[in-house]
Amino acid sequence: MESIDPSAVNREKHRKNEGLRDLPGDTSEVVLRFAPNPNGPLSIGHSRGVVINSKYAEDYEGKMVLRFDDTDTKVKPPLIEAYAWIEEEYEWLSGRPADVIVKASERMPIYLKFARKMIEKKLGYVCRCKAEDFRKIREEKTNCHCRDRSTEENLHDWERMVDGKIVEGGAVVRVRTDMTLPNPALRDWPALRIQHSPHPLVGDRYKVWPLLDFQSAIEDHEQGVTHIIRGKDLMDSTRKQTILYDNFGWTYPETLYWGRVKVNEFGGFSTSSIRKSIEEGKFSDWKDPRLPTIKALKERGFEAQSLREFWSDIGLTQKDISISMKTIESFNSSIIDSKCERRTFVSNPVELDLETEVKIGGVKIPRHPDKKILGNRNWEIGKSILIQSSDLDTEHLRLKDFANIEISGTNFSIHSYDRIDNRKIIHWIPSNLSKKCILAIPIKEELAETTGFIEDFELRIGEVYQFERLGFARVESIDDEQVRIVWLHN
RNA sequence: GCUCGUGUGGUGUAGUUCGGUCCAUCAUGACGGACUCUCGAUCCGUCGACCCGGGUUCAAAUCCCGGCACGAGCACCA
Repeated sequence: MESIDPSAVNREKHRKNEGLRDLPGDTSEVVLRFAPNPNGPLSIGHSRGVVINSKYAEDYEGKMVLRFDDTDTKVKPPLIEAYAWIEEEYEWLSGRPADVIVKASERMPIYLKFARKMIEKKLGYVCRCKAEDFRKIREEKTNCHCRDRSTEENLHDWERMVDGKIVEGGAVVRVRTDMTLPNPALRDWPALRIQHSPHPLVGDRYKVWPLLDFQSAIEDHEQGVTHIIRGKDLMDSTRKQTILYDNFGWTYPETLYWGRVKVNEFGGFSTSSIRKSIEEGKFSDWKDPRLPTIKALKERGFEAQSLREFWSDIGLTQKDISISMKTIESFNSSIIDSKCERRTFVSNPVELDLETEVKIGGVKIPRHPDKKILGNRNWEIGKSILIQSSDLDTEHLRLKDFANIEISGTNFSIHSYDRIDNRKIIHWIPSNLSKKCILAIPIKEELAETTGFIEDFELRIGEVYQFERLGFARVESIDDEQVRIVWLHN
């Protein structure tokens, strides 16, 4: 300790801080949560929430709650399969399952109990105003007449709401705040509303459902959540919920925010809009490589680790950001490069015949150029080969890992095996080792297809290969006729 | 309109709490080079930023005031 280099201390400020910044407040027993709406599987945007929260939980040896916010049966109704999908995707992204998994729809008795308590204590009231009428009242900072009714009248209406005797839109429970509050969002905000449509998990048992701000607030308290990390669009939620916590005498968790994220390559996708597009047949399913879903990224060959590194690198800032898949791809490349065997794909092929009668044996080409994967691909060369027509701009070429050749017309002859000059090196495949192949490239909402031939050497479905001079792609299917591969990235 | 938040290279990000050590960090990108029998990997180099205007100070990305820009909330969605 005595020999600290002063210049190193001075330079401390210059170095970029690694990892996430410290969590505020008491961090002795951290409980965090990730709370998606199960109206579809997770998308790339959700992965930030999973990664950041689970990383904090790991750093502080805390707990993670995976909570399904499924209290809307109408506008964004739950998708029954999504619960299991999200559990899997959560585990894939964070590398471990959540410590606690809770579905809001299973916890309805708790929410309804607190709602009743709130009315009994005059902390909330049943409001029979129409939504548009209340909007005006909120703007004018006046009180609606529902506000002053007796507790008995309120409880009576509450029972009728719960029993399904009031139609949807006929009443709402509000948290009593102060109608003169400067922030209009906080003025007597709605906590529960009536929805008569059945819930896929609990059926039509409940007629009154809590809204996010109420449900989330109660559940965070029930679970002992210490830190909430949410989008900054939910800043007013924090303020609303703090009022509720004060009313109940609870202490609100520490709250951190992130800004909006836009992924350049994907337009304005929302879970609901994707769901609609799939139903319309615009996409095959949630795994369609053109979609920004975790399922699609996984299917295409992205590693969870690349998302973890990417989001950790971005960290937690309130800035609205535009990110590019290129950055995620570069993280992914560096992770998978050493794990992927090389193969050859020749697009727009031209077949060349060997002129001379030379007897050629097999050629051994490494599975990985840096020997990260040992072994060779053994090629038996027949009398013809395939090269890319775009490489045919000169007669003097070198077939990579094999020989210098001279081309005339559709014939070629071997000039030398050793590399004796600097002629262009191209990739190629012997015709007898080639198989028809379709390369599908997701570009925005299109799926461009290139036809060519693939090196038919120990190909495995689901495996990602690096195609020489091209980039990474994953084998989607293989049959007697052809192979289909899906483009990943450079 | 009201309320809240954010402004550092093309894109992200560090530094802003407690002004100097910042002619501003790192990654990604673009460009160039070396090496390699891939347009991959590796290595080297170059490019490029503190929203604007005042103020305080010996000294401001950092503090103060005033603008401007962008985003979000004000849903019986989450």
